Amino acid sequence: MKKTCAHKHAEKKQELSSLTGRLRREAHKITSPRAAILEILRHHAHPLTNKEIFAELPKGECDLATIYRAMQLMEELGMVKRFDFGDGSARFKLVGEGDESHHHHLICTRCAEVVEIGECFPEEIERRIARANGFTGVTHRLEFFGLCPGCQK
Amino acid sequence: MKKTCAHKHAEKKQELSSLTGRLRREAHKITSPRAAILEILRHHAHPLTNKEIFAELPKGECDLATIYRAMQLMEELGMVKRFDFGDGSARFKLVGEGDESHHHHLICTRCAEVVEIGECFPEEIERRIARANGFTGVTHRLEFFGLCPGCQK
DNA sequence: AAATCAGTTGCAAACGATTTGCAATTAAAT
DNA sequence: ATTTAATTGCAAATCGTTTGCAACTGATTT
Repeated sequence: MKKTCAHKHAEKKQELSSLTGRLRREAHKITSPRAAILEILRHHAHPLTNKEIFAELPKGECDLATIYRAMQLMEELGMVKRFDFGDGSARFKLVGEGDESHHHHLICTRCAEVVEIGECFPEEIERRIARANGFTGVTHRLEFFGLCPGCQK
Repeated sequence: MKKTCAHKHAEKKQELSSLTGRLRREAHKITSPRAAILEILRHHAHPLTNKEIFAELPKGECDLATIYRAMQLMEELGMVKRFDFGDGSARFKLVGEGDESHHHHLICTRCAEVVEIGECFPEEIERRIARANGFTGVTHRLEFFGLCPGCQK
């Protein structure tokens, strides 16, 4: 199931200190559960579900509910980005300090492998659509689904 | 909340007979709950949640579970298309007999108004992405979100 | 029109993801 | 070391959706 797709990413793992700093900055505590969660997120390039995070955490390190609360908080602080692959559970990925990169994913419908798609097309079209319909603050959600090389029989 | 956005649709409401025919064709019964559900879908151009359908149904006409089952069946038969606007509940819309049109939506994040976007861009790009990553049977999900004219304060 | 049978339904219980109330803990400031 | 607001674990509660099952009903047959 789990597969590490070859990425040309610069793999710039964020310093833990930079992460905890962001929490501290907002008058939030750096608790052991949070540190553990950040440690896991730091080591994954692709979005993880709360359950997956929970599974990687040492035995009784932290409650599932705590993870849900942590992800919610960190999402508000802009530390993680939430993804919806349409399979019923949210996934989260760390967001770099200045890294506001907007990109999409190619997800294998069988093994759930995730490939990041660098580009983001709609950009210009999005503006046109917004204007044409009088909408403001328009954003979009775009994900691709298919069978990865390994899952094709 | 509910808003009827001016559409230039040809409003080709499908004949009930054509719909029930599709069910019958597959050895399925035209029950009163199903007829009622189809009647409601026939009158809505935009995807509805099962709860919304349930709400429009006369008092005790049909159980919520029955609607879930009906939508699941009709989705398999290709009679309805399922949409995921990311708000936690699925939405369904009737699909015309030959109508395989693939399109997207612009959804107001405040009042949930839905505007259909005729075009579908990624088409070509999708092929490129699939090839570039060795994926097959690639499809995509694209929805736009923003504030509709009426909800902008 | 009555009999027949597979497809359906209502209802309640089951589910999986996510949230929340609350008393007990704990990180961080004093 | 003290104080206090933030946080946690745990269990119960929500929500959308699914499912088991006995009773029911179209559609077909006789």
